[in-house]
Amino acid sequence: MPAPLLTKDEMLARLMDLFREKGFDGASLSDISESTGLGKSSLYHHFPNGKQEIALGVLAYLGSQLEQAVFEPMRSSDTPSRKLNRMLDAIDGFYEGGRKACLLERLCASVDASRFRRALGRAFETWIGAVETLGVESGLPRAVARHRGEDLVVRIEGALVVCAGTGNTSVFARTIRDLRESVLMPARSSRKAN
Amino acid sequence: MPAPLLTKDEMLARLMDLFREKGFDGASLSDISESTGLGKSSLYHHFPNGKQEIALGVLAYLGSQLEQAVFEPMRSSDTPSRKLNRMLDAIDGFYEGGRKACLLERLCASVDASRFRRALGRAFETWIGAVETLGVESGLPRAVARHRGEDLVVRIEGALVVCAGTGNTSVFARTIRDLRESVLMPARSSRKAN
DNA sequence: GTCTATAACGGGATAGAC
DNA sequence: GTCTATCCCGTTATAGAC
Repeated sequence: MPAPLLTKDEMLARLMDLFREKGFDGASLSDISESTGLGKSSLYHHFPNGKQEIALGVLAYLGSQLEQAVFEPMRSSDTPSRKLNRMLDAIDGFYEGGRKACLLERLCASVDASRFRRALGRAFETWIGAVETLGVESGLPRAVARHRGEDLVVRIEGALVVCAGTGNTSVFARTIRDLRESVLMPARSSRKAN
Repeated sequence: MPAPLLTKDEMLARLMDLFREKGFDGASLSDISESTGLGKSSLYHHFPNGKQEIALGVLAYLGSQLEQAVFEPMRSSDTPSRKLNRMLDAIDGFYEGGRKACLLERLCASVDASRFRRALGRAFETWIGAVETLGVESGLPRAVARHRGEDLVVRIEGALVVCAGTGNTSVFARTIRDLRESVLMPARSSRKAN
């Protein structure tokens, strides 16, 4: 077995870039072939179920990357506030300040996202759950922490959409800045918990 | 000129539904033909530049619909707070509580959104601007009002993405509820204006 | 204005040699 | 495991009759 030109992880990294840039439907097998340097038949050797399996592989790769770059650091003994800032730094870097799209969002928007629904649901849930845990650690009631997690993901995804639509990345930058202050802010005591 | 089966507006309304459901790439000319009841050649009679022109037509139609359903009411003499609530009611209805997608977002995610960039930028700007005006009316500094407008759009778009990805519309409902309270909230006096 | 028919192309996927 | 060659299908778009 001679050393392949690209390791599996290198392949998946390139494919993730491709899908983030062009989306699932927009990335043709020819694009995939070109970006990996593999012929179409070789692709079907690695991914017998074709394009869909490739996307699922990329999604799993994203999961493993996030695990080590984002979720694992969340389990350190650092303060919640510092960990939140580290997560937001990682997010800012991953999306390059709003210039690169979210793989999850691109797959949500594919022709039939139903094929990815299960994996997408799990990915969003993991992300939201990580923030929720952080909130609970910092003393928020679980229900409030949960909402803060949903809100963080909502605002990141929304900022990416707006930046893509307007070409103005300042919205993303400001959203990140706001989140640094608002996510772990103490819950309001008055009114219904929120 | 006998009465056509569908008026232009009825056609565009159906096409908007189609694009919102399937996206630009996912909606084939066959889909378009079926949803309008027109043969492909007839479509090219109405839209000589094909699918792209159809999408631009739908985008313009969306603009006119929003103008009368959302932006025009914003110019009434009602209180800003009531007008905000009316806008959010309209948004909630338009997206059916998070179950239907945003046309703008679907077009942003199309294979090359560059063809729609100009129209999309204008659409987002109009929406943000309407909220900004509302904020100024209610006494917020313009810069803050601007940010509130961006934030409203960001959170709506993000909530739609998360709902589509998780199948859980409660996130959308809660986002709407939060926005009712937060968009026109007085600016914090301490720190840099925000 | 709308139709039927078809062109021209690119898509995903496969066969089989090496 | 990778390649070349090919298949089949759906796509956008057009031609020309009515």
